[in-house]
Amino acid sequence: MKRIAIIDGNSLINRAYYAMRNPMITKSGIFTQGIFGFLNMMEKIKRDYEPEYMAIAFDMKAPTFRHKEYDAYKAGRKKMPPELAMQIPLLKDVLRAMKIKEIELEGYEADDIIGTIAKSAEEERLEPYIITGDKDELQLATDITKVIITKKGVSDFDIYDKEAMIDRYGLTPDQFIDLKGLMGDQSDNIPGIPGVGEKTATKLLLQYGSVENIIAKVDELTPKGVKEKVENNAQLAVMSKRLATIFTQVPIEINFEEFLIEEPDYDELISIYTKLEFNKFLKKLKVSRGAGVSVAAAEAFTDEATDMIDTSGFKKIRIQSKEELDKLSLSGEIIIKIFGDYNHLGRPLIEGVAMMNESSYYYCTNIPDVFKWLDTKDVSFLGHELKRDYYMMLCSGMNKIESSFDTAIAQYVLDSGRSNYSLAALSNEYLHITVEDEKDFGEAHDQLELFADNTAEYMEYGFRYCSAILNLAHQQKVRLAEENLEKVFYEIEMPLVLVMASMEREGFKVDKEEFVSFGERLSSEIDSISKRIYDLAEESFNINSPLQLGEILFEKLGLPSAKKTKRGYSTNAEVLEGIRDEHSIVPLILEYRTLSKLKGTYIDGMLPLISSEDGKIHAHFNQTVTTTGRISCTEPNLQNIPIRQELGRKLRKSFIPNDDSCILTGADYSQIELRVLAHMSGDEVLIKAFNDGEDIHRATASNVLGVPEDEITIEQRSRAKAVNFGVIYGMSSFGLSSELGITRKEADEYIKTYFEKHMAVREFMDAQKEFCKTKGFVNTMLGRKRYIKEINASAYMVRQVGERLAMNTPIQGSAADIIKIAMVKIYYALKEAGLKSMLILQVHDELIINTYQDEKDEVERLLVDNMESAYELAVKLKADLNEGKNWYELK
DNA sequence: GCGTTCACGC
DNA sequence: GACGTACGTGAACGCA
Repeated sequence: MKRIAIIDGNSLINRAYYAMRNPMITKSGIFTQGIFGFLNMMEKIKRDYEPEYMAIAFDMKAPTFRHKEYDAYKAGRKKMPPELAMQIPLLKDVLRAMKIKEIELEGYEADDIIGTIAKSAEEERLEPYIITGDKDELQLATDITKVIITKKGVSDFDIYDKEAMIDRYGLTPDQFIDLKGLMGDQSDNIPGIPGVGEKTATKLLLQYGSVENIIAKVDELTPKGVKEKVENNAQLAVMSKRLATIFTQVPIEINFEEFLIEEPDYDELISIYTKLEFNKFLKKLKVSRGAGVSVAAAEAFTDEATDMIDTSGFKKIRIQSKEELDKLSLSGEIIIKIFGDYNHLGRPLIEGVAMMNESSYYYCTNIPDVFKWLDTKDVSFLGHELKRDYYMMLCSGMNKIESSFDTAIAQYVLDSGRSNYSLAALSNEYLHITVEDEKDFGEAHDQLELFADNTAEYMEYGFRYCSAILNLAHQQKVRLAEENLEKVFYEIEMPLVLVMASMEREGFKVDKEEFVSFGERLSSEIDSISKRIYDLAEESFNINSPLQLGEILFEKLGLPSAKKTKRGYSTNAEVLEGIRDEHSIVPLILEYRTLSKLKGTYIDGMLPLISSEDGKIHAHFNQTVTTTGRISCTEPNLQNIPIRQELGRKLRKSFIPNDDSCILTGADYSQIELRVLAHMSGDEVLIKAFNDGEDIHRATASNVLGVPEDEITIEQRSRAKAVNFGVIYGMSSFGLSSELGITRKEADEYIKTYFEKHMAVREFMDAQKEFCKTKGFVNTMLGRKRYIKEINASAYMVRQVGERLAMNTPIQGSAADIIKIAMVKIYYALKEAGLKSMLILQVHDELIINTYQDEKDEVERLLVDNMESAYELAVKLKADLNEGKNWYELK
């Protein structure tokens, strides 16, 4: 018997949507997980049941005959979330490309259509398989028709025919309708008999067979309560049954020829899958290429294939000696991959260097030679995560490093929102090929064969790695141009890669003894505070556990609790400050928190990161982490060393210059984000205040309050400062009121006046939001892009977040652009001037240079000048200079 | 291993 | 009336 799969489209996409745990959203903001899950389910049905025919029925928005009969039908049903609703037209596009017939008819629900088709199919001697998530459709099961109900997840199904129904429920499919007539259905708002649930209904049906018979024999019914209920609501039961009955005579013309499964329109399907970023399905399409792809589609694949650079004819050469190297002539752009351990505690160990150009591939194992040789060549590097390669080159004494293209950085510029920039992921997405992650490859080959020679494997892997980079870069170059990202990429990010590597290589010297002794002082202080806390609590407990601490404070000691978290009482600093005077244990807890943070994160966390080789910390600087364009720093994070509190700030005394011949020079931008705001918004008041060299917070206070500047109080200035911060972050009155400890009304008033005095700022913010809403992204001054999918979310909260991001990102991101430009200029200025002083740290608006005393004047001038001239704004960019024998003194 | 809570920076 | 300042990193806990 030939099979026909009849799918309940709405029901299945609904199930699929909720079954997928994580939302899937394309870069352009299309929600796709419903479609994705649906297609997976459909694939599974095709695989498991091999139907020859397929039809998909959809509900229509219009009311059905059931609504006409019963006004409240399906009233109160939860609406489909808009993120899902907007996927249905896209799903239909996919189905059309697959040439799968979809059916819908005004006035009827999908299950009526399904019932009608199933019945007609049986008459045509086909075997219907109904696929749905809706148990109501079980009534359609017969000896021939199977009903498949999706369970949890996307791949788990239950299958029922008539017999299976009786086994499982003790009721025939027809009686299933009666069941609903009696017990009703909450989700469809079908009443049933009030007070009769599944248990009673089943019992009655087993005894009497049908609603009609139950009503006819109402006098026999026991117990009395049930009898009364049925008596009083007989009509309701009959109507409910009628509502629950699927109508199998829908006036549609059925031509089973149209339901035959055929070859899809591959071109169309490829284009839709690409748009939806369904790489998994794209790959599958490619696999099925041999199995009868249309001519046009075959051409599409050929196009893609020619898009890939054919590396099959490449010469692969292994280089082991200096003589072999000297015979090579290499110039221009070369692809490079250095296999090494990227060690930041000592000298990195390097396994081999893979290089590729237009025609050849080389793998070198004579390590010191190859770097010396490379340093003399006129080449620029194309690679993936070049910072790693550069770090190892710098450690190997190379001096002349020129960048051409980094595929990880390129992807970051194309989409700063993603979290995975591995070559494995990108090759998968762009090239539909698999390239092992370096880490996985290393683990497989280094650990298993610790003493074996695995050069051949590395050489082959290097070839695959370089080929992938070549092909990837080829495609990314086009996209960078299309999306106007070339300036940010080629002028800012690419030159910066070497600067980042250099800062890592240089490192920041620390006074380890001083560090350790500071740690010891903290330890003894922590011990004594702990004891006092335990005394006051009259028991010892884990102070580090918010759970245990909450119990002690708010239950045992009965202190007033302010806020709750998911697990229990909130014990954060804000809450504790609020009850500081309620009990002497509270200030001790706060003190304990401060000290143990310093000890744990900064002392103990940092000690193992000090290199025994040079006594320096070589932190990792990351160029592809933040969504706004900022740099981030790890292992350790030198961008969050304490400064605001004196005790923590003392840590900075342990960060020192390389040696006695050096000092530290630092400079930080003064109010760079507000200056950027002044420039981008063109707000004359802000611009004037900056150009007149005024104290910006005082000026804001004076302006907003209408009070002369010299009469502004400290309180008024600090409020204005908070407002200025708020503006940058996309302020809300709630945020401001809690920041300042004023009421929401007062905060509202303040914001209102602020925007009245700075109308250009308001217009700028509105323009950012509007732009983002239509385009899906915002830009920085230099054209950096950030996609913000939240901007059009249906949930208020999410959308609010989106709007704040749209307001903040252009400001924060432009400031990030500017300091990056400055870093590149400074790096090359130092180099060209032949100075030994080097950039060693960036903290968002601040740069630090390890400065040789005899270069001091030149470095200071060069640092400040390049920072201030990095980019021309409507206001002056101001950088404040500092110097000292340690980081603490840079203030 | 992973999410939560906390705390540090700009 | 909700929700309630951007961007990060890291430690410890406690559940699995």
